[in-house]
Amino acid sequence: MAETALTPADGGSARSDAILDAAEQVFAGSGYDGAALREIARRAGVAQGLIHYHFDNKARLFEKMVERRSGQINRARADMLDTLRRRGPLQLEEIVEALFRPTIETGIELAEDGGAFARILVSMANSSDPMARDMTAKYYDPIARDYIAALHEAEPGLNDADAVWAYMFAIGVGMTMMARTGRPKRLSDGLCDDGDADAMLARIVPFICGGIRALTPD
Amino acid sequence: MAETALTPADGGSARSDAILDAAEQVFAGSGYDGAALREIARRAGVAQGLIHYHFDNKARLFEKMVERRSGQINRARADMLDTLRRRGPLQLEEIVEALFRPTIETGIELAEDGGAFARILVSMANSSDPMARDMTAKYYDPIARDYIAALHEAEPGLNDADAVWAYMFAIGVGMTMMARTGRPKRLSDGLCDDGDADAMLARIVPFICGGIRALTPD
DNA sequence: CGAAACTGACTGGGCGATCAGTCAGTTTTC
DNA sequence: GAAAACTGACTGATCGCCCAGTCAGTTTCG
Repeated sequence: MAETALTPADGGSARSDAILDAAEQVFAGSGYDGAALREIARRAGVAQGLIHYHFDNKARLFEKMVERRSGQINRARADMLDTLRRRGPLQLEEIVEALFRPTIETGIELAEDGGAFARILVSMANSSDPMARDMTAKYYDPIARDYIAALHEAEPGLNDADAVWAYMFAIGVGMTMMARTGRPKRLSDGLCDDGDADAMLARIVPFICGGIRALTPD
Repeated sequence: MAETALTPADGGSARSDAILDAAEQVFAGSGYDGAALREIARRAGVAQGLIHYHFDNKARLFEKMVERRSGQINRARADMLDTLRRRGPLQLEEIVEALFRPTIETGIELAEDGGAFARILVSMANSSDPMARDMTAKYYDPIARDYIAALHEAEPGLNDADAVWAYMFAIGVGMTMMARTGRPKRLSDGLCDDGDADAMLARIVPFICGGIRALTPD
C-alpha cells in the first residue's frame, strides 16, 4: 500500500494505528499535559471525535500507545535474554546490551520517528506522578525483575539490594542516550553526538558494567 | 518574625519569595504545563495578579525560580571543587560526591520540601524542549564544564569525548536519586529506599567511579 | 438493511493574562 | 507641619482562548 491518506475502507485498526503513531509524536514533543488531542487528530488526518470513539479519553489513548510499543520492546528484551541464557552462562556486557538495544531499535522502521517513544519513556521513568508510576509498574516492572535476576546470575557476588540499585543506575545511564537533548554535543564542542545510538551504546555498556563490578565485592 | 501570613508591609521581596517557594512545589508536582498559576497563588497566599506583577508571565516565573536555586546549588558546587583542588590532587570519588551533595542538600532547610527542586531539575535535564534546553545551557552548562575538567585532572587517561560522556552518564545516574519515583522500593520489595539520599549516594559514588575507570585505558 | 466507523459543530470549564481600582507609605509643595 | 502629589504593592473581577469531551447526524461496509 502506498503512502496515501487512510480511509475507513482500510478498516478501523489502520486508522487506530495512525492515531497511535501521531500520539507518539505529539506526546513526545509536548509532554502529556502539553499535548492537544486536536493536534494528534490533525497529524493522523482524522476528526478529533474519532480519537474518543476509539480510545475514550486522553489518558486511555496514552496508555494504549505505551502498551503497544512497550509490548514490542519488552517481548524483544525477553527474547534476547532467553537466547543469551540458552547460549551459556550470562555475561554482564551481553545483558546490558540486551537491556537497551530493543528500545533504541523499535520505531526506527518508521520514517523520521526520531526516537519519539524513547523520549516518552524517559519522561515516564523520571516522573513521580501517579499515572506515570502506575504505567511504569504495569508495563516495565515485570521485565525489570527479569533483568535484575539476570544481573544476579552474571554477578553472583552482588547482593539483592545492590542488584536493584545496579538496575536503576543502568536505566538512569540509558536515559542519557534516549533523551536526545543535544547536551553532549554542546558540552564537547561537537565531539559527542547523542543522536548516534550505536556510538553511545559502545560507551554506555562498559560504563555500566564497570559500575556494577565496582558494587560487587570480590 | 513568627510564621504569620505575609502582608504588603513586609516588602515586595518577602512575598516574591513566597511565590517562588510555592512555584517550586507546584511545578515539581505537576510539571510546567500541568501547573496552574492559580494554584501557585493560592499556596503562596496571594492574589493571582501579583504573580504577573512580579514575574510578568509563567515562563519568566519558572526561570526566576530555577535561577534562584541553581545559583545556590552551583555556588556550593564550585566552592567544593575549589576546596578539593586546594587540598591536593583531585580524587574521582571526591569529585562525584561534590557533584551531587549540594543538589540533594539545598532546600532541605525548608520544612517538608521533599526535594521539589531536584525533581524539577530531573525533568529539565531529560527534556528536549527548547525552554528546558536553553535553561540547562544557561544555568548548568558552565558548572558542567568545570566538573568535566575536574574529571580530566583526576583521570588523565580519559580522552576529551569520554570525559563528557562520563559526566553525562554520572548525571544520568544521579537522576535516579533525585527523581524519587519509589520504584527501587517496589522492585526490591522494600529493601531499597530512594528517599534516603545518603544511602543512595553511598552506592552511586562507587558505581560512577567504577564506570569512569572502565572508560579509562590503563 | 443494520452495524460499525466516522464527522464536525458544539459545550462547559480551566487556563494565562489583563486591568481598573485600592491602599499604605513616601516625597513634594507651600 | 499639614495638605497634595506621587509611588509601588497588591487585589479581584473579567476577558478571550484553548482544552477535553459530547453528540446528533452522515458515510461506509458486510
